[in-house]
Amino acid sequence: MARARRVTSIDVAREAGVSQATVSYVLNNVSHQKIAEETRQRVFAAVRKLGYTPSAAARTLRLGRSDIVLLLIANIPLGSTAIELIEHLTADLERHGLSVITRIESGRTVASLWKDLAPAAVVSFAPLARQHRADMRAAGTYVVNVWGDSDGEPNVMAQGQIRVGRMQIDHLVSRGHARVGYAAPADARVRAFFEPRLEGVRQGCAEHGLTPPSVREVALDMDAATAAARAWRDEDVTAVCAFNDEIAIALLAGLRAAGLSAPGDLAVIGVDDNPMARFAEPPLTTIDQHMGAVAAELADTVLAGLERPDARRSAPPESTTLVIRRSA
Amino acid sequence: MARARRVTSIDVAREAGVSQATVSYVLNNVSHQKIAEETRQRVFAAVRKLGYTPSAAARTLRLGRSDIVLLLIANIPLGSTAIELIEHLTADLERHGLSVITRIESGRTVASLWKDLAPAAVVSFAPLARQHRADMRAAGTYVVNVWGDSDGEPNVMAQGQIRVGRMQIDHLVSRGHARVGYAAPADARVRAFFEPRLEGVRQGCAEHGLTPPSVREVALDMDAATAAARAWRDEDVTAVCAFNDEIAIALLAGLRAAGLSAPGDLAVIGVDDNPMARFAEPPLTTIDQHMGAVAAELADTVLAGLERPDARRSAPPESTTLVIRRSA
DNA sequence: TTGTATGCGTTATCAG
DNA sequence: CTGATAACGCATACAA
Repeated sequence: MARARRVTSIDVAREAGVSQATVSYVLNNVSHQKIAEETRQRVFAAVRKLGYTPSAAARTLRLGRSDIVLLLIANIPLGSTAIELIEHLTADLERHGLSVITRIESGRTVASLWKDLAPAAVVSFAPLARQHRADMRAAGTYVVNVWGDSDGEPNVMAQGQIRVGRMQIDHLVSRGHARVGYAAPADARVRAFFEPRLEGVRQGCAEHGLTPPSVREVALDMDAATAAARAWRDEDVTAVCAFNDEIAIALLAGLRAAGLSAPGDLAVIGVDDNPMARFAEPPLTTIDQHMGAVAAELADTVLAGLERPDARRSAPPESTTLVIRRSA
Repeated sequence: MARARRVTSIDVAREAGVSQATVSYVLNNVSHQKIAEETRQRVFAAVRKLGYTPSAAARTLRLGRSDIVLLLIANIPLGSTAIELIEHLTADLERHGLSVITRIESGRTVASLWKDLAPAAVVSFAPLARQHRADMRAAGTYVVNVWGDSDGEPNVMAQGQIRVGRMQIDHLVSRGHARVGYAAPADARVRAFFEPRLEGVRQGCAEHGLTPPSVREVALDMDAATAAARAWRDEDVTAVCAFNDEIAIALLAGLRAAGLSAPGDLAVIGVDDNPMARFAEPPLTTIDQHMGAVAAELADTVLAGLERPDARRSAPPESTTLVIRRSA
């Protein structure tokens, strides 16, 4: 039993009683070709009737470019926040005929994957060698960098992350704190988010007339967390902005181990509203980012970069909320 | 300045002084064509010199099938464990010329993505409609189901997860517990792991002559966790196997809220060795799964399914460890 | 406004 | 081993 032959545009043409070229014109509504409305409808009807789906491989071969958006993600845990972002981004771009595909990266093999897929765009939440970026761009791929900005390349998400840091410090100041610390991640792979968040805290300190935050790296182990808690305490820091909820939770555990408590001895505020945040001792105050809005902004960047006419140009909606629990 | 033309197999043939067909034979080492070793080397040299990469689009168009393995993932948070699994699987299959690509799914658009990519195999950690599976298989895609098994389709990872449940109960029994509970996830999306783990606990109970576990769903909120803790306590359960560390941590918080403590009033054991586990109060005893081994097994399944000659057939190494802390 | 013809880069077949 | 040639399915310049 022969495997069912694929439905091609030729089949559609035959069914609609037009030429294959016409089918192509209609389906890609080519601007410099006027097609009679009645013909268009016949083509669409035939497409539906036969269940025609264009062959991506053939399109790619012909155009030298696929309709894929390659999402590169560093090999870090993806919390519900990150998953939500990816999900929204996927849905948003899908709506514009782009297929989002994700690659969890260690780093080396991206180049070959890129060549294989010939994606329309690459959105990178992972370090991407300058040379690779250059190659991709030279070949016409639109590259969006959401990693760091040390390499002379702006991080498109930096603004939002700066706002997150601002919200943390603003809340602490509103609670009367004047000397704050910043709990930085030990994992360099999250630099892309760490740097702008810290920058936001710094800006906030400057604006409120406070001395800059005392930055300490807090590794995810009990000893490190305890030591950090004591050190901040010793320099009269009364509140700490943590890079994220995991570090905040570690710090709370460190406080307990040091015989201190939050928010009395040291107030702690996180970022993400991790599902575990409410179970911390005490329950963790944190910043929640609404990924729908963040994703919409990112999707827009991509569409604009691909020069799609349908990129929105509206101001992004507010995308972060303060979740007050007990730790700050 | 014209965009650099692509290097094709014809270029390689010219460079190596052979015919294009020969290049194809060499590169795909076709069995029914004997090629002189010296010729082969010339071809490889030319490939390297010109930096030739076959066009995946053309290959796919011709063969009707790409070298891509599509990894479907449900839209649940991916902890470090899951990320590690994906990373290892990617690396393992890459070594065999297969490109792993991930799609975070809400569910509907898989079909079109599948048609677009024409993947060699689909590995699904997400629900996949029976009809879709059938379509894919009919078209020659090898489908691996790692989701549930309610649909008459075995879950290839079930055995390993059963072992995980066994380890939980074995540890509790070794600590003298005789009446145990099971903390089930409220999120149905993790059924694929939940069911076999619970099954493992049940088997263990049967084998040790205990009554089956008292199963309760524990949602990730304080009230639910507190209520569950009290309920188990009331039925003289002395220890609980939690589906994963998140639920275990929630339960520990619930115990505290109910004025109880672990392991005295109720011992708790989780699964995953989540980074937060050591910061729980008390630090959480849990089962750590070594994803390198799990991934290797999965990669093997895929290779065997694709009838690659290079699929290993060795027994998988031990892939789980008990991490004893204080909660059980 | 529609149809014809060509090429994108492979793989595969077949006669030498 | 080579050389020639036919698909694979689509988009597009050009002819009608």
